[in-house]
Amino acid sequence: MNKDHVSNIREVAALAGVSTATVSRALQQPDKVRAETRKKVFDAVEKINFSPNAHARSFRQQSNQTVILLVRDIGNPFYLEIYKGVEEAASDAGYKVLMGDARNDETRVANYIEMVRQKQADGLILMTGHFPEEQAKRLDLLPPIVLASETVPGLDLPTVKVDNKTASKDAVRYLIDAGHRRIAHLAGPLPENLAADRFEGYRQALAEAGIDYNEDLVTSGDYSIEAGRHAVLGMLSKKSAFTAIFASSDQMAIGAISELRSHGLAVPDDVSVIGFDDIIFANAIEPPLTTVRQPRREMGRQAMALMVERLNGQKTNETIELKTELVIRGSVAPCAPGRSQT
Amino acid sequence: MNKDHVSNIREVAALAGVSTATVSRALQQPDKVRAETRKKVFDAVEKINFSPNAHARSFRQQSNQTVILLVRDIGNPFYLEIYKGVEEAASDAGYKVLMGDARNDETRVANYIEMVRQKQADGLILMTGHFPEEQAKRLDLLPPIVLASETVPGLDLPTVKVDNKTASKDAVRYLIDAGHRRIAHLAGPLPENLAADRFEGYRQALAEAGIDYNEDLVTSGDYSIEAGRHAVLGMLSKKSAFTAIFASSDQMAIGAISELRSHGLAVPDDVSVIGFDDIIFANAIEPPLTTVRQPRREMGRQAMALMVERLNGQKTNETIELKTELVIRGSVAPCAPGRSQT
DNA sequence: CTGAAAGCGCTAACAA
DNA sequence: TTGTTAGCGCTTTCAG
Repeated sequence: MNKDHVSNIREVAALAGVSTATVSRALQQPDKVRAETRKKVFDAVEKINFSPNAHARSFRQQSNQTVILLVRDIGNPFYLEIYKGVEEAASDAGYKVLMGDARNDETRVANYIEMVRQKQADGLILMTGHFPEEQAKRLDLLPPIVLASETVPGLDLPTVKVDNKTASKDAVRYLIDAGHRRIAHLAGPLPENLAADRFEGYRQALAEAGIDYNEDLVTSGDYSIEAGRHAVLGMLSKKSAFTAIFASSDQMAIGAISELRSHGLAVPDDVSVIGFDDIIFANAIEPPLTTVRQPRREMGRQAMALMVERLNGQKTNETIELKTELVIRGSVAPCAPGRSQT
Repeated sequence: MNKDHVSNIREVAALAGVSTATVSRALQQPDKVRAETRKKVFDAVEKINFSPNAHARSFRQQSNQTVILLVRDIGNPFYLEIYKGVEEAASDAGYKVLMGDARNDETRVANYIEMVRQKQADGLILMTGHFPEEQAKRLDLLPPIVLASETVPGLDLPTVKVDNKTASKDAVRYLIDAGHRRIAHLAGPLPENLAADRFEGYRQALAEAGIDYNEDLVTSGDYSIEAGRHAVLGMLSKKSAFTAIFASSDQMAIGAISELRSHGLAVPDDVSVIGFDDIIFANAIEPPLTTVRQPRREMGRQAMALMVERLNGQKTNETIELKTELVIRGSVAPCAPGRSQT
């Protein structure tokens, strides 16, 4: 046997003394073949170490049973649990999952869309806040797309998300109830929908409590640790006074805490902090982070479930809204009335 | 135009008044076609919104320009930077990267190998400590495989790694130099090579300092935060005395610190801790973690570089060894001689 | 239950 | 420079 030689279905057929059609059937729908014949085929397969060529298969079926999970930034552990959920549901439905990294870069998103357009994958689960406008116009030419966590203006697609505005409002109200009035917000990349919703929740909570909105206390960032650091540094150097921070990602919260600390400010004694997501590190740091938990595994599972519906030809444009939960840990302390330190 | 209709190369050819071969050429090697012809083709492509069918293409070429990065546990942020490095190099070489999660599960590894065997991907970058024995015997039937970070006994393949034994020895010696004698080790999943090398470094450092090895101070885990917690809990409940911990992953170190803290033990005042990897959180927690930095981005890039060589038919079995660096931060404190607390 | 044969869309010889 | 043509390996009718 030639070293570079790869066996194909014809060799199996020849060896088993049957037709290629029978080999194919024996492999794909074993019950459609007589037991005896099946055995002959399996023996031949075994003997020459045959495994069907996936390219040919995909080509023939015009499907490779693969779905792409495109995330904003693969460096954010937030997505890992999502991936696991997607992968579980996908695996159950006979699909594989490929994870792509948009790196906060619109042209990279466009590249992935193009991949999907060329049918490199059967579907796309999108977790970026972007979608190239040009391609958005011809959605009908694209394979199924499902949105998870994020939404895109003007893109009417099946979606799994949480009620960001309410979650955010509840978190800020918790801070207010603890006596805080000067509450900073580390927002996501405005004006994206996701960031805007959380920002809106923040503003509403303030408004309802009769607290004036102060734009110096809001910084937009890309959800990374670095963005959290940078936001705090900015506020500190502008001497903006605040006693609490509501961050729209745990990573930003963690970056913020780290930066505060390096300026001699303690959490929660000097500044209280609330994050968003409840990534695994949130509960492992000091102080354990009070944060808005998103049901990420479930979000992934549901997104893939919607995808499977789409893949099976159903055309619902359902939006599933999952519950969040404010997880109280140790990063928020009461604020004495009248206190005002940076 | 039918809604479900997908255009193909023949329609483009017809519209442009050329042959399908010319269309293919115009798209793949534009300079092999006269400018005028090219324009006709592009116009036609534009008009019917044609994009070549990737399945057909892969089938014809028996390649889909995709490489799988199979990791032990996608939940560990360690792999994210690796992915980025791989992705960069892959992108330069015209490849895409798919990330798979072995979930510490050998049968899942086997499934991925089977995918690769069926040529779902052109190559596999393996970051698990496992390789199914059966499939290891027929390596010649598999597409190119490159090992990164981890090695597998009996698998002689191109590899990118660090010198784990030395790195580990240096870290432990740093602890010894700080006065520690009762040093615990949170090992990886023994007896895997990676875990064993780091364990061996730990033992050697102890031996050279004349410190007796105490097996109660060694716990094997899967590199996760949970494993770190669990290891500390185990030692504490067995009343094993130790003043320092050398963990073989930052996640385990972070889990350990968290668990220590919940038992009223402070880091580094009561227990010093060193991690391994230098994930992004290592520098964001309190205290900032002293750890062995692995050049992860570079590791990913080099792994993909080796992969490209393989893909291009070169058959080197090179092992590249990258440098680590002990990053001194705040999680190690001197240990007074004679002190002995848990 | 099995075989013959067509053909998925594209690319690469080869010929012109 | 362009066209003709022959498949790549598999699945799936359709006959038998």
